[in-house]
Amino acid sequence: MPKRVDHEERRRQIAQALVAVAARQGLHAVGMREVAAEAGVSVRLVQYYFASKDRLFFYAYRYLGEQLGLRIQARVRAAGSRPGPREVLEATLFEGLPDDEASRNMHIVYTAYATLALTDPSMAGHAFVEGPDVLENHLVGQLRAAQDAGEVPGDLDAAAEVAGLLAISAGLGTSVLVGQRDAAAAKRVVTYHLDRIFGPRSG
Amino acid sequence: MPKRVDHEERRRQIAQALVAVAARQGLHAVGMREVAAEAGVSVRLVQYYFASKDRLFFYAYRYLGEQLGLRIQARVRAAGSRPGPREVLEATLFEGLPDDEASRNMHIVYTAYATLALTDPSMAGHAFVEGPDVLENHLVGQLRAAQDAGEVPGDLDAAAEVAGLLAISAGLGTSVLVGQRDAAAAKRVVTYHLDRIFGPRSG
DNA sequence: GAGTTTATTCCACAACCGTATCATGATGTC
DNA sequence: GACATCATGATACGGTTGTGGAATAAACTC
Repeated sequence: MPKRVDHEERRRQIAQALVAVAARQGLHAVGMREVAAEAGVSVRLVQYYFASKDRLFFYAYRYLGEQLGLRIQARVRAAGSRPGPREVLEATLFEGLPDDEASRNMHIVYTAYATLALTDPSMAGHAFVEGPDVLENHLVGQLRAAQDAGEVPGDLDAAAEVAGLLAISAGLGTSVLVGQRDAAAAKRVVTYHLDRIFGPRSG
Repeated sequence: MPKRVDHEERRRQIAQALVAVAARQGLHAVGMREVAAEAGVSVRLVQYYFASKDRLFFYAYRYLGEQLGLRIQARVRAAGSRPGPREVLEATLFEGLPDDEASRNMHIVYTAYATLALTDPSMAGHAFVEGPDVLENHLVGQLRAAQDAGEVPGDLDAAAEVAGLLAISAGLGTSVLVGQRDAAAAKRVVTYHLDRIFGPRSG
């Protein structure tokens, strides 16, 4: 057997290069050559691990979604060993507000993918529906649990509140991306709305 | 003097063709040839009225923003001869939720422009900051007026509430675009949050 | 009606893109 | 150490793109 390489590892490396290039020049302006250069490999090699550009783009999309999910999980874990509903919600919502260059880059590219899915049939469909749906249902469960525990008024519409919060995070996230406000201001708005539901923090 | 044509009118016609093509295939896949074909003119003519593709794109972006502004105004006027703060807010927020094909197409393209502005330096900057900023400030003024009139609790943070509402509209709007929910469901969520501030409708 | 200016078209060019072909280096087995 | 196989590289090709040049049609003035 000749030289063996971990294909999955190589694919991740190339996908990461794609994200870097896309964050810099926009997803629409990403070409095989730029990705190859960024990854430090030849164009042919990118083609070797991804049969076509479409495949490469789709793989990078899944890779990016996975990374964002991991970042949310890391944030939840950082909130303590036994995070309550508010901590889970806050971790999720804050992750939508890019506050450093790494998260900013990821969100720029993720947003570009979402936009692409609006018109490109090969990317459309379940891609941007299933993921957000399970996340939203999960958070609704968290909020209902908080209601059952008496931490949150029972007359709130948990589904409407969670839908609103997630939309706030997404909407404020893009407003941060375009430079309308900074991440700190966006966090204050999200905290205000969490306080509105859970009552003021630690108070 | 030879044949005279209203240049501005022609530009609008071509910009509209661009929007139609972009809504169908995505802004990234819009070429001069497709725009020309959609507008029923030759490629060279598009170049005649817009010196370059960049200029064409920028013009179409401003045209689209203007059209969206007009749609909001039309909604506000449709709310009655003397619309109160809630009516103004509702008209603005509902406009972010595409419910027919025309508004869906406009929002698809507008979203694509916002994404483009994240990476393209020729489009970035004030473009997506000034417009939303003046809108937001205007709505904060509306909400503060409602507070002064006693229609809304004075202890609410008007700025945070408006920022949240606008983000909700934008976030839910994209969730409608990707097909996560339909416009009716999104409207219910927005109405829930307006009721939370203003109290139940007509009650 | 000749002439000038505007509006419009056809066509070609240079650059770029994704992809395919062919060749080469590397590394394990027998 | 020969061979098979995987990994990688250099390069060429067909197609598409934005753009510019040259020419034609139309309409108004004098």
